Amino acid sequence: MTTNARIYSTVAKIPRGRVATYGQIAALAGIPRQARKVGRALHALPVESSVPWQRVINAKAEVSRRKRSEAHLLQRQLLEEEGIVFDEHGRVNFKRFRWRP
DNA sequence: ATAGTGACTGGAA
DNA sequence: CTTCCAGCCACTA
Repeated sequence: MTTNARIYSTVAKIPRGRVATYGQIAALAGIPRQARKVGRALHALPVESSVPWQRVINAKAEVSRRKRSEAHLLQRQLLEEEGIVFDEHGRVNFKRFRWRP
């Protein structure tokens, strides 16, 4: 089992309508303090993948902005479509939407 | 091989 | 609230 495979299977467990952070996924996947690796793994995901990559956001409870793409806009749209609410600062209320395995 | 960078984070200042 | 930094490491030029 590769590290990325574990990351993907962990992300796949996030239920619809809930979110998790990069650091949280890293810890659950057995690679604490390697949040960046989670970001890279998701970035490398093929578009047709069934992994719910949109449910992973940063520790500030906001959708991370990309340097060379507008994918974060799609991410936010997908999350809103499954019921996630963003406040006026573009943040999610962890009390209500954070996934607690 | 070296240096800069980035879907990151928790703690310190 | 903001900035800085160490930890972390694959990828790119």
